[in-house]
Amino acid sequence: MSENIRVRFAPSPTGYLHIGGARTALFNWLFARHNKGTFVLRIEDTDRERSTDEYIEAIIEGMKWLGLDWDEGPVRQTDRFDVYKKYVGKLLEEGKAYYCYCSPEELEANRKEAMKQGRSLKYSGKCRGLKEPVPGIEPVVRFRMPQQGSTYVDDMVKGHVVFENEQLDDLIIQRSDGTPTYNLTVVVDDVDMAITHVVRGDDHLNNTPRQVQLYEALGYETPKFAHLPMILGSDKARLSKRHGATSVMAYYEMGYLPQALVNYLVRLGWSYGDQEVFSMEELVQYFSFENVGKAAAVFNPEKLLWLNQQYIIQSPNETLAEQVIPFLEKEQVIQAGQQQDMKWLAKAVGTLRERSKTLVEMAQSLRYYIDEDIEYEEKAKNKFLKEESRELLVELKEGLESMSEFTEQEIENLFRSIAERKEVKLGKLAQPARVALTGGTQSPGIFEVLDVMGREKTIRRLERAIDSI
RNA sequence: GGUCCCAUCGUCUAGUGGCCUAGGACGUCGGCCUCUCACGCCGAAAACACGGGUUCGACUCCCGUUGGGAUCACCA
Repeated sequence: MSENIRVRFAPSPTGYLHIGGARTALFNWLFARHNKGTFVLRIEDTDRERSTDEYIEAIIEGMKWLGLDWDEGPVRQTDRFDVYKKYVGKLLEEGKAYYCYCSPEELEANRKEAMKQGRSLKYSGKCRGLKEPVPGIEPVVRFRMPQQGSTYVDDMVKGHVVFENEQLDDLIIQRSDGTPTYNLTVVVDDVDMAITHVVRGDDHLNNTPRQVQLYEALGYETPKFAHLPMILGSDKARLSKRHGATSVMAYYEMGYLPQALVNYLVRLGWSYGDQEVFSMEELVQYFSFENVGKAAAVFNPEKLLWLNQQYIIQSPNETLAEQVIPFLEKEQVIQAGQQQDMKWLAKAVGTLRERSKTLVEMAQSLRYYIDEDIEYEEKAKNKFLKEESRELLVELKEGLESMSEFTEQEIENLFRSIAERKEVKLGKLAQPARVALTGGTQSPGIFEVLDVMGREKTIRRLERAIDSI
């Protein structure tokens, strides 16, 4: 690969960081890191009506959470209006751009008419040859698009794409209020920032020939392009809110690990043989546009959930304990800011790791270890906390009281010896105990549960269960 | 409608002319393990959109059809 690769992620702050944008950012980041290049964050906020500082913050927050760090920026386009002005002036001077006095209403009417007649919706070129300004109207500036020949786009994922120039219309590069538009700013900035590879969604593919013409008019070499296929919802329409959560941070709130989301996103469109689970290091090492597919991909929440569980299973207990705390606070299992016994929490988390698909689930399960009082599930209570289990629970309680060492192994020995003595299967004792301790019929292994819960709390709960029978 | 892109199991994908009796993963179904639930393990069903070429030979190359998507703003 060539030296000094420079890429950018250029979101428009008109919304939070969503799944599609995150994947674009991720592919840029991976390409930069793989090639030891530079990753620039640029905020495309020329639409002052819809851009907000809150969204800029939200995008940054999302990228940080995913672990996508950038080397330069964030650069805001609104800080660079004088630069764009200069380039527009240059194009105007060289006759490569011209003033257009057509009103938005007029243009809209033309488009409607063209649509009705089934023609292309291209601008008529009415003001192309105008020599004198039209008084009383603040004009826009249009780029004089070549009308002969073809424009070639050599794309790293789509291959060679050809556009006939006669299909391209004279796009507006400066609004009547003097602000520049996207197609101009994107080219100027990519030139100014020495971007070598433009990696973005393939919804931009149709804009690319126009931008290529702009590069040429400005006298610059075009960068390489990589247009990534879209992410679709289950109905194959472009992914949107009605398909469920699309905000990256919504996945944080639902208890997903950032690495799991990254891993899932990268596999939408990219593959490395049959491998499904990747570390960040592997991703950086293996990433290449050669393995990026051309077809749009459907977002599949079930597979993401599975991956999240895989990452939870692989995570060290101590890390998970740290990560689950905000969720314990949110579920009001613990109080915010309260000091925690992290060693104990890590142990508790260890018993839940293999049965939690998200941190939210984990926090909810942790409740029965932490709360002083538990609620019995109605069905569980009726089935297991009844007369025939009473004596077993009493025996268990007494056994625990007289146990010298309260260890998982000793607990197991006690359970088994009671079951044997009473000539019942282990489950006859374990299930009532489980309900007594956790309130439900599903939990980690009963010996671990006792071990984590500790002798005092265990005995208190057994007493309460016995009394309730 | 014009232009552009795309097309392998329900979904994500492997496959770059013979290795394909089309592989893996999620999900689904069945089984094993077992104190419950999970995890794990074993197994099953499940796809090359269609039609023409090219070739000794096409999932792979070409053309067309069909289907899907994107785009056509003084948004980005």
